[in-house]
Amino acid sequence: MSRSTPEGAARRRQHAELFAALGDATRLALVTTLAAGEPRSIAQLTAHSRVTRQAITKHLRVLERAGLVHCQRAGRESRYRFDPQPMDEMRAWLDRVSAQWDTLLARLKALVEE
Amino acid sequence: MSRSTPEGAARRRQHAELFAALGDATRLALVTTLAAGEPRSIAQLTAHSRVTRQAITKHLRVLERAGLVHCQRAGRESRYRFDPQPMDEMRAWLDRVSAQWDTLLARLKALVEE
DNA sequence: CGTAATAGCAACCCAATGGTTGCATCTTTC
DNA sequence: GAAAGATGCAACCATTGGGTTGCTATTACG
Repeated sequence: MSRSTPEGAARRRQHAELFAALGDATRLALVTTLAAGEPRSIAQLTAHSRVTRQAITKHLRVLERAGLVHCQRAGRESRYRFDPQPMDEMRAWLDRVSAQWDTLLARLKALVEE
Repeated sequence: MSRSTPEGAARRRQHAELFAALGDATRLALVTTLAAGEPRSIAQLTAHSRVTRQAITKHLRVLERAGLVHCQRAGRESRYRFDPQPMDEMRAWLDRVSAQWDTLLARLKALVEE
């Protein structure tokens, strides 16, 4: 029953950082943009936004630390591309927790109908 | 190309709030606990944590505003129970974005092999 | 070569957040 | 009815976070 082992806590922190990376409207927009198109430079990503280039840069750094995007310098511009793997991890987590919930409901229902 | 309509922005803010709710290790632990067991009181949830009851209370309020848990007063205690629906929404969002990414890759591959 | 474009760095600001402590309120139970 | 249990509320604190401005460095291009 949620014996919080140290490793478990570390994993949880990792997952939390992942979710937190998507916990901002601007970053969410960046991710959708990058997932829907080819790699884009910071200037390009800033063009469609209402905030400063610096703000976008900070957000991209957060996304990069979470592994959701990767940066590659190309000439005078930094191209950011999407990486789907962390989102797969998130989905796996959501699935695990939902499954827990479902089995719990099933057990309770069985108890009632017994 | 990410024509950010006002409604789209509103939806994005909603989603961001959802993800942000899971963007904290303590809240993540609370959600897993509640999804794995029956409704629990604040005192019970605090018992297995290293932070104060007040901190847990605040976290539960955040989770409630995101719709991830619901509270019901029972006598002198407040019982919180898990609600799986918002997590389904998150999964749907992740699926949509991943699908976008996959179709993009497919299109690019087709272009190369053309 | 000079100029414009792209980006990085640093300092700063303000609001939100996670956390605490202290006290009041309402149930339960003896 | 009084004491113990479980919460709620409010104030407060330190840190983080989103955002900006100003300045510098590198790259592309006429």
